[in-house]
Amino acid sequence: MASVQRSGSFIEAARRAQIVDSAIETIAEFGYANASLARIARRAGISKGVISYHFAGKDELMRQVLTDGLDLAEAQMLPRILAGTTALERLRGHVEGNVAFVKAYPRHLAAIVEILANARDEAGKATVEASSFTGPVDRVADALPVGQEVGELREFDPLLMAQSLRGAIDGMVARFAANPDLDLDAYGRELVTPFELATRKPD
Amino acid sequence: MASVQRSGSFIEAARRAQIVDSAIETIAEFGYANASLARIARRAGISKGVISYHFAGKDELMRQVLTDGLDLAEAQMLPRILAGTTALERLRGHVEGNVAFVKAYPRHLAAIVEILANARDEAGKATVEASSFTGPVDRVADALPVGQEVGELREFDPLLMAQSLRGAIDGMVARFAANPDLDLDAYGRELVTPFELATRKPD
DNA sequence: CTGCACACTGGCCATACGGCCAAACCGTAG
DNA sequence: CTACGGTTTGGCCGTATGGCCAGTGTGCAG
Repeated sequence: MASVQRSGSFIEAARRAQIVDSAIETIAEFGYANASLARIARRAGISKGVISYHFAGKDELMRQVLTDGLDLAEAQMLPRILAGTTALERLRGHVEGNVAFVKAYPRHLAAIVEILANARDEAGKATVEASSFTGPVDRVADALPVGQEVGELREFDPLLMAQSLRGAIDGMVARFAANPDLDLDAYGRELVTPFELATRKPD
Repeated sequence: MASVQRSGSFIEAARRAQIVDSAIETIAEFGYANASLARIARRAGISKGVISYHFAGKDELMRQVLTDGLDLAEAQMLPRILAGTTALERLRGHVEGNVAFVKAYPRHLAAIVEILANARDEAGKATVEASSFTGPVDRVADALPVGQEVGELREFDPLLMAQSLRGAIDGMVARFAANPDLDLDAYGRELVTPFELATRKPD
């Protein structure tokens, strides 16, 4: 173990990252169905076999793209959510975190959406709840009851409310993917308002 | 022109309908990517060539599936929207119409979502706003300003509000596609409330 | 220098796809 | 009965995909 070719580390990690990046770009631009290994390899300027060498198969590559993207989204969202002290502030942080992620990593987002929409098991049935990550939903769903107990929020079904919010956010996300000129900040503001009005306890 | 084989009508229409139905079932069950002409034909109990005979190609078949599904959705939604007289009633009718369609034709819906999500031009870019039909969005967006002028609704951006509502509905739809046990009526009720609270003018 | 393990290339393979067609089928018209 | 047009079959074609492998390069260890 000396300087350059050190297997389990430098080259391996760098190549994998490069391939994942190329996959993200390719999926975002041409869609999941048109993102073949050949196209991904060509964009990366490498041979097709390199992908087979560093990844067990296309499945593992896609799984890596997905987890990388979700980690990135989590990193954008969590701080903004936890920054809030009240339930309403956290709800707003949740939306703003999504907006921030979409603005910062639009192609990562597009790749995530594409993969989730096309993720299926051998039989053919969808494996993941399309375009919604259960993590964020649960986090909002957990925050809402607290606000209700404190008396900050009115009574409603927290899970359904959280799913509705995620649905509205996913809608924004899908719309942005199809129309990059969308004013995300305005959209996010317009999106938060109804849920604030809907969840807060009227004075 | 006598009894049985009358070309431009009976067999032609019946076969096309049968093939479209088989395509809907196949897409709903296995996803767009796995819905090959061979699989669609096999499910319909016919030869692959029959599809080529009655449709110009896979594109035309998919377009037919899409328009059929959207027409069906329109038929479920329009009456419920127009039944309302106030903007809030129409907003509620819009959601209830969606719920009714999802409950009545879940597989049609799944096929619509799959096709829209995978619809791309030759270059590879998405052609339709993913999982949202501009028609319904426009209809809500048109109804909202009226309610604002009458003084029924408070001031907000009608288009963004309409898109947020559609996003929330699409979220419900996507969630139902992945989890058929979802209580759609409860979800719809929970979904309408925030937008009612958010749009109505506080007394 | 030699051996070796890692990294990579280029191409081959089996498979599946959409499109297409020659031939067969079949009810009706003449 | 024969001719005919609409309909269907089964199979063939070119293409693209994911996976795979024999061979090659390269830098370090011994």
